[in-house]
Amino acid sequence: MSDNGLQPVRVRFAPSPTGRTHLGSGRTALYNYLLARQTGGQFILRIEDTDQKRFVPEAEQELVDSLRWLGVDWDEGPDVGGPYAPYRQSERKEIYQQYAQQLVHGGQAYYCFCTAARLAEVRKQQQANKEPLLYDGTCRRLSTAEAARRAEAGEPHVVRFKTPRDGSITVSDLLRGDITVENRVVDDFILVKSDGLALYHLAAMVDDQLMGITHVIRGSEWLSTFPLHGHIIRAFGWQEPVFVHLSVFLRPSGKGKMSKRESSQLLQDGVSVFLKDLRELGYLPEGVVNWISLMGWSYDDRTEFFTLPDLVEKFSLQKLNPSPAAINFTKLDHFNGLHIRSLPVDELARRVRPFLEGAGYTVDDGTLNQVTPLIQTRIVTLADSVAMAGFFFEEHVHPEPEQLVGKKMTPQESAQAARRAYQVLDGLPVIDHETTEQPLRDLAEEMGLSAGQLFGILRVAVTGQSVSPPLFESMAVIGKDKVLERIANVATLLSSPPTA
RNA sequence: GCCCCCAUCGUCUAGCGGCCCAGGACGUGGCCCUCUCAAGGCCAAAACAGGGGUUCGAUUCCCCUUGGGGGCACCA
Repeated sequence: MSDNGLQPVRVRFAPSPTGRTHLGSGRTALYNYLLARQTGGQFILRIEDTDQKRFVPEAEQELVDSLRWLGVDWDEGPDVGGPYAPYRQSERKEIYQQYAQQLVHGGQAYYCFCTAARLAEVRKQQQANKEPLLYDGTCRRLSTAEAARRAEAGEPHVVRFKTPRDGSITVSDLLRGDITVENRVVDDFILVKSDGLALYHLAAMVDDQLMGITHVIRGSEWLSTFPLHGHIIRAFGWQEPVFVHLSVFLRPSGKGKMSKRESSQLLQDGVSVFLKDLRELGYLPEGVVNWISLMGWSYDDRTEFFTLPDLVEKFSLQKLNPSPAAINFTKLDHFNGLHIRSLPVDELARRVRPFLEGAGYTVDDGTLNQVTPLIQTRIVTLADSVAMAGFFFEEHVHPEPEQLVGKKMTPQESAQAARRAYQVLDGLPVIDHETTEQPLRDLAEEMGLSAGQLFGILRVAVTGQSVSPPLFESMAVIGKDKVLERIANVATLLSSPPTA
């Protein structure tokens, strides 16, 4: 197979705007994008909005925003136009009708006048008899003349594909090889609904053909209707694109697919399968891209850190894995941390800023630039910066008195330690790591305390929290005046013990 | 009920007949470093679903069973 690149491909991502943009969509779009960029081909975004009943107005915007956020952009699409416009299927109704007519005239499709009620009845019967649930072929037996007359008379009808009764069809998936299915289990599927709009099966095949798509990379939920698609393409006598069906994502336990309900409940645990949520949770697009790229694809037996440009270079259809993959959010945290640490400090500062501001802090550049390197190895998401470093932007901190008590120390001893530390620091011209650490270590030793005991008290006093960036660097950022003020406060806080 | 797909550590995976008493990563446990928390370094435990074949030789090829997933809509 020479699909790995040399020939420029034309690929597409064709979602339906019926809901939120999911990880699976992100991955499908990503792989398509990677192949297009790698080969110097084109990536097309096509909106499959042929079902007005399930249409969600905001869905397309969320999709576009989410994909762009990931760094995936397209050469042709509803918002950017292109030579094969329109790229919204609802605007291509006539095109599909024309092709449906072609099949009807060629005897490869027929009008069906059966009502939904009758079809439901037939299905019920089949279910009871434990038969395959297929259309019973009533209208297939109509003469073309009669069918035409009834349609002419305005009788509501759909267009069905006339699947061959005998034999079988073999379609080929790049990852799975040939898939052969008996024609008798392939339904006379509806191509055009009674409202005149095409169904996915016809619309997608027509558009892929018209838009010159060379590789169809889509979710494996299409595998079961793949034979039908093969029939449609062959009925038209078209050249078949290469088909690649991606594995599905399973819930973290690996048992089954995630339900809608589970998906929305995830957010309570600080994770989500929706791209937009991940962004708001403080995940980096780099982290998410790296993570999803490796769900169903691999490069070799050791490399796992990839940026988008890396992936453009290294992605390969041949290394795709057809088995289902469980979503592993702890691995997302790992990749996100990796990418946070690999970001230049100023870039990280730029990205952290909105999260700090979103938490209500007024963020000045000077402080932010000093703080960012201190938290870079300590945060997993950008949102973690709030808990880790919010106090830097606070005028006053409010430590819990009991936290100010050093390990294995009494409140009185702790207050005394703070008083002594105050004296030491007050005598220093500047407070930074170099000038501060040794004098305080000496103080600890003099008082018979471990460095950890003394530093722990000071950490809580100065930062207001027991987990913080390194003490001396933090004090340097906060500045001598505020540091002294906060340490002076220790005695006050400890002299009025909390009601025990 | 019918059709299709999938099957290596808990999870993501490498492996395309001998290099594998199976390699990497996440997570987990331990140690080191250390002012907290991280980051970083080192070490450890942890898998070829089961049964038949094919072969001198199967994780790798074939079949069956089992398990998992998808579909059987005037949804995509």
